[in-house]
Amino acid sequence: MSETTKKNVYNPKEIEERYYKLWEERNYFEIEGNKSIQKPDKHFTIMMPPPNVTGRLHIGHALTFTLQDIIVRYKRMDGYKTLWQPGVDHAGIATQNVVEKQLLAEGTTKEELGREGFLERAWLQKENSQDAITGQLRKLGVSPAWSRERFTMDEGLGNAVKKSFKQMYDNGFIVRGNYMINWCTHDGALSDIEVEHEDHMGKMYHINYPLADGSGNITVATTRPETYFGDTAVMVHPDDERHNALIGKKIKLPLIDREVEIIGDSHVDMEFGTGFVKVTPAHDTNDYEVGKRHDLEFITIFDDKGFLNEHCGELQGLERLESREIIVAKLDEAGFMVKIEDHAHQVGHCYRCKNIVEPYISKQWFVKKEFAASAIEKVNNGEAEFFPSHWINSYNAWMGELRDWCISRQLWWGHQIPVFYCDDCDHEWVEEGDAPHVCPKCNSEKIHQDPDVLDTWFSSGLWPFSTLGWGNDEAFKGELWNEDDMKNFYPNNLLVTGFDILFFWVARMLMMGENTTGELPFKDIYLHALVKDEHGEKMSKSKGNVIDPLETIEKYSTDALRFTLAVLAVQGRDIKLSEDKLEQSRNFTNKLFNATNFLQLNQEHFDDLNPENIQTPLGKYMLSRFNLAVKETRGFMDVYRFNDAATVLYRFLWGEFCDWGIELSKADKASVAELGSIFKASMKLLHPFMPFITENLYRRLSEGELEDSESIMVQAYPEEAKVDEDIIKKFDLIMEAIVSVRRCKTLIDKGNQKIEKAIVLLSDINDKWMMKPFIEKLGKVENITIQSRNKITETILSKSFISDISDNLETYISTDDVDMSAIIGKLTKQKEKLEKEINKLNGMLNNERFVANAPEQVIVENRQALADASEKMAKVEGELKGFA
RNA sequence: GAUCGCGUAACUCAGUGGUAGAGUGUUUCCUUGACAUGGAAGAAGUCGUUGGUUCAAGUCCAAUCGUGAUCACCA
Repeated sequence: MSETTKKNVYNPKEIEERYYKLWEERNYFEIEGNKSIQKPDKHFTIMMPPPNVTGRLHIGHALTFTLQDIIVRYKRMDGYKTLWQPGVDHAGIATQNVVEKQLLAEGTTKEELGREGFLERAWLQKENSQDAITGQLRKLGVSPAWSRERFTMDEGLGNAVKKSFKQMYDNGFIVRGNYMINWCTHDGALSDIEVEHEDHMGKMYHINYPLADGSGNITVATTRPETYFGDTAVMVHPDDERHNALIGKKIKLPLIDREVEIIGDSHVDMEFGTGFVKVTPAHDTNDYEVGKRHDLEFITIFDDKGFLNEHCGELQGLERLESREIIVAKLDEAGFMVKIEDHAHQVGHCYRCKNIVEPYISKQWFVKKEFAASAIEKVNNGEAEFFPSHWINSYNAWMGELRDWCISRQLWWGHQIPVFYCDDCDHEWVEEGDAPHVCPKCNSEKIHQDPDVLDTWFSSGLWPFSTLGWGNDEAFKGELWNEDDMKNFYPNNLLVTGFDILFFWVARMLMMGENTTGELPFKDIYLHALVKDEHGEKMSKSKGNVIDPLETIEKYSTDALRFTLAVLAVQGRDIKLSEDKLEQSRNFTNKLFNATNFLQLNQEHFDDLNPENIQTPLGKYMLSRFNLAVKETRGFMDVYRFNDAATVLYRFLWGEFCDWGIELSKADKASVAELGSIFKASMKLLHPFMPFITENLYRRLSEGELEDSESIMVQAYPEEAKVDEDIIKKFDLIMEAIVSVRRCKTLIDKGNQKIEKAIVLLSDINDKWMMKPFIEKLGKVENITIQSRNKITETILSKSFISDISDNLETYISTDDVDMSAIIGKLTKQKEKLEKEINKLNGMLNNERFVANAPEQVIVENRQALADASEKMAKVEGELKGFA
């Protein structure tokens, strides 16, 4: 039989698309989607981290959106007016790079298209990518309020950016100035965290600088010889007795003969290198500080594209990275190169294009680090809480060492900085409304806007409230947001995202939210780990270990993928995703599917759960187990322990409901109707994790199709209810008896067969008439005798019985009626075989010549084999003795 | 260098001071009327190491070893 035509196998494909479409059409995802079960004044807000409009979803997105959807569906079913805000991010550098590559492939460039033409292409990319991404999100079964979908560059959010920029500018938190910044010759200015430092095996070049008075040479060591054109000093440690006498003297830079002074500065590490350090204030962060301290000249030696300039003599016009070899060769030729050693160090790369980043002096816009102060304080006062809690350490460490945040970017794609300059009177002002035509100070029409755009994270930082209408003016009001959104949905309740963007995004939202609205933007911050492959390796295209969420859905179903991600989402631990785990979840869906099949063998439809209608002992038992599962699931959900909640559901549904509930119901048909109701309620409990199959099975067990009934997703989430400890105790005993009987039967090789009689001894036999049929049915015994412990012992001892003794009871099976000869025969045969084996091995190992000549490994193996055989022998003999 | 994780069964991992747990794998058995993507019964653990706190430690504290991540660095 082929895969697809197999009987009794759950087929998710036909329902997923159909259900999703219905849910969305009925507006279930919207803030009033659960209106019929909404409780007064209960709101729940969570912002979707907007995916970049650069491409497709990866497995990390699947994780983060699955976890968010689980919480959102839970809260929605629990009666909260729920807003899960969707949207996408314009992702300045990343998107611009994608579009540039497209243009390159078409044989053109952004310069040829011009700014406006280029932006048209970028908008096209945005449209295509947004369609792809939201389509993929729908396949994941997630339930954000699609009608409110935003884009970080839509008109309303653009207004919010201008408004908050002005606010920050007016408050002195945004300034413009010449700073030493991180410069990518491809992407322009970067903030500190957009630079990735990577280990690099480079060289340490020792270069002679001749003293200007001709009295000799000093030797400096550098990893970047090409920067010597920008040297404006050489420094030594003032306490360095080897060299400090030279302070105040001058040296002549090789080849270009420019003279610079030897200065003393305690920044120098006397232990390292030669003790002489070349100082290049315009191209090194430390040297920049030294330069300021000593009032040195700042010589910039290459332009913003990285080409050497007039300060570099005959090397002018070369690209900075290409120039190194040439300079080294020339210095060597002229006799200035002393030696070149291998040297491991760290080199900064652009996080988007991997280009080597340069420290570079440039005039840019900055957010002052003081902007973070109140957000640091409030988070530490407990006004926001991290899950797992240890992330507050990283937050504090980073926020505490914050430097001014460079927010201007030399890009075209993004929010253009709302600052205008007057070409006539040099007036500079921020415009939060429409673009002005004249200078407000001198009325000149010769004005221009700053050509740069803002760092993407500036607008993302406003996301928790700009999407609620803050600063939007009238744009999309009543359409994408409502008047009272800020009141109802701000601060947000929860943020879920990967720990890798704690600094990029979370920290920025906290400081921008705090300063802009006076409140932290959210209460709980759940940071999940990254999805790795089954060996714990990071996924990457080059390694070929990427797991594609859509392929996975195709193979295992959306529910299986979601459940797998949830069950692996342990706080603070990487998620190692593997086919094995996905298979396990798929098997789980199949188990649920077949449980439904079983229930429907008995009756077609079942009532929704009403505890008062649960009357049979088994029904009451399963209800109590269900109530326990409700309590645990809710408890774990409330502290974002997705793995624990998922495990509880798995254990309850498979280990308790199917393995025991269904099996026991075969001995009590009257309980099946009750189990059906409990199963339907369990589908509600599981729904946030596996939305599709739960809807499907719930539907099958109820009257009517989804097309003409209310979805499971807007029904009340099961509430905690009383657990009947007494009935649990009774069934624990029943199950213990069944296991004991089965164990006993295994001893006589009748594990799977029905036997005539067995005796179970208990201390309390009050409920024996209730217990009897269950034990008989599941233990496969025609007639179970349940007796009080003290009475029967003597009778049993007088006959031949085998026994099993467990914590609370004893089971006896007579061997009189059983043909023991077969078992004894089997065991005897086994015994003989083992005897032969042991004799053979003993013979070999006692043979001196064997021990002396055989390879060590063979001897070890034989010894082990002997030990194993002896152990088995002891067991077999023990069993035979029992039958004697 | 600083900070933060992690170390528990063969593997992947839960474990919230109170008798060591799950899934997978493994051994034996079972096509038993929901399910072989299944069922039954088992075997399997010096909880990294050493100290300490406690009536009680896998759990709390200290040290140490191994391992990973993040941040910061020396030209």
